[in-house]
Amino acid sequence: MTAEDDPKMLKTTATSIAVLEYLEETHGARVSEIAESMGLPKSTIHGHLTTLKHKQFVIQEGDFYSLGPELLRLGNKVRTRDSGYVLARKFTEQLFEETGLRSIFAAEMDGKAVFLHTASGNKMGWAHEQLGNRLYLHSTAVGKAILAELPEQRVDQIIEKWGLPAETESTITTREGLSAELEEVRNRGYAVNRGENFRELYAIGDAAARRPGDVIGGFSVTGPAHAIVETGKEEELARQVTDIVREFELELSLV
Amino acid sequence: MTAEDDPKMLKTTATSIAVLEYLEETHGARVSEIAESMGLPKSTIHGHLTTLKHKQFVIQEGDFYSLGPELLRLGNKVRTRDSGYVLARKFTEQLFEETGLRSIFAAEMDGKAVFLHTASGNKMGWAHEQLGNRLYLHSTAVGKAILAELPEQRVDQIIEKWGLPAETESTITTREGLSAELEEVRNRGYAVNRGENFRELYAIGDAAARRPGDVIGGFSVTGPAHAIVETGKEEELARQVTDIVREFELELSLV
DNA sequence: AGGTCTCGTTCGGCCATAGTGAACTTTATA
DNA sequence: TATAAAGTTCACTATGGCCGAACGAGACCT
Repeated sequence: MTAEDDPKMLKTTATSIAVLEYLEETHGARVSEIAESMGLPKSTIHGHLTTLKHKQFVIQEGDFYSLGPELLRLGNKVRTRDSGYVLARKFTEQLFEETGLRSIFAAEMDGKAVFLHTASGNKMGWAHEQLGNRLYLHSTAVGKAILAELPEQRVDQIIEKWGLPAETESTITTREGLSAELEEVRNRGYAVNRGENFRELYAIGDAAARRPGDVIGGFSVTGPAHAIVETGKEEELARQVTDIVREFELELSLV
Repeated sequence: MTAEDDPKMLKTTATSIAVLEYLEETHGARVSEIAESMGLPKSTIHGHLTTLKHKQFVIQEGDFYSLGPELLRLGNKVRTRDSGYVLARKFTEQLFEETGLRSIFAAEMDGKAVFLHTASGNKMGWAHEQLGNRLYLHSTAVGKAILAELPEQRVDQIIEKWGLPAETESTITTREGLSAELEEVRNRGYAVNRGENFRELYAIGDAAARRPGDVIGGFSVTGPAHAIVETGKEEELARQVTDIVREFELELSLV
């Protein structure tokens, strides 16, 4: 989408990936369409698709191409790398069953929160669609919970890398504001996101560590503002979230 | 692994993918190790990693590289492409809860069965690890169930592409044998795998269609031989599987 | 501290090869 | 059957990926 002309990038690989990303956006496409959209000759695109098809990164049905199963296989390894990630699945579902709110488990990767598990009532759609998406740490409940357990130095690195961009008018955008918030999270024992990411969407999150200081990710529940801040609701939800984290950490220590 | 020197393949992209596949096998690695294993200079590998890192196909922690979240995001789109795939998740879990046996939902892609959902009692591991894996259609319960609903012509194409390799001594390896088996599947209403894929592993599967003739995938339950063939057990399990498929198809028609 | 080893990263030249446009084939449409 | 539109193949050329060597950063040892 945005023009990428960083130095030191392998153009061929970058183009192949751009093709994959195009197929993702469009839910599959044909050669000519891709070629036109990307401003490249059909023959070039054809070459990329042939290569990607060989590796099952794309599959071909007639003359229609879409993302292939090898991407699913590799992508899934990301969720399997840490045994804790795998274990987190059932706790995410349990959290949803108890609260009735959209529940997620996210891990910190490269300074962002990556959704590894989601559970929600919606039969269709969005829960699955978020997997692999990256959100900022400073504007989400899980993110702030994770940051609160990271050494200051690490927090600085992350801020230097990603900044503190405002996503709504409630987003924390200053280092001092964030420090104060993280201190509050530590005192309170859990993190709250009050529409800092999406307007009117509130969330409660807590981080989980393999052993003290070794954070592997965090859980959170998300809902419309009124569902979270209703009298007494926040404390009850917070207890449910932190209880799940405790149970998770206990079982994790036994693995 | 096996030497790939097909023509018409973009070497750069192929190498980048080989790096990804190496990182998958080793659960992450460092530059020198990859370079040595692949017989390429460090600088070359470095270039590939830099590019892949940029696109978040890999992430870097210190000087350790592993698969990145963008792979998870793209891979997940494979499970989201068809609304039926998404819907299948909860039925897969329901099937497991009812039978207590490992349950899967697989879709046919490019002549193979791709695991899109799995549910099993094991807290750890394997259920997740199979996602995205491809199995032959002729040696699995879901696969045979799917083949049984495909036009003969299509079956021929698939056999021509992948053959009928023997995976155990029970695998069906002839076109005539397969035709007879598929006919039996159609009469019986479900497919059975009697150690044709892994010795001593039996499975019962049934295919699901969006509308008659338009197969989108299939469900199956798998277990050790004795758990499936025990007196009367096969019929009971088969009923549970086919009931799930009916419910799934009903709900699918409403989407 | 100083020295050595290892590993990651940068750099410039060379030539393999990705990109290109045109020609060719196939499939769909009228 | 003719026409068009799409996919695929092909050979040429200049680009840019590959390589080896040099550089820099840590870790370890004495």
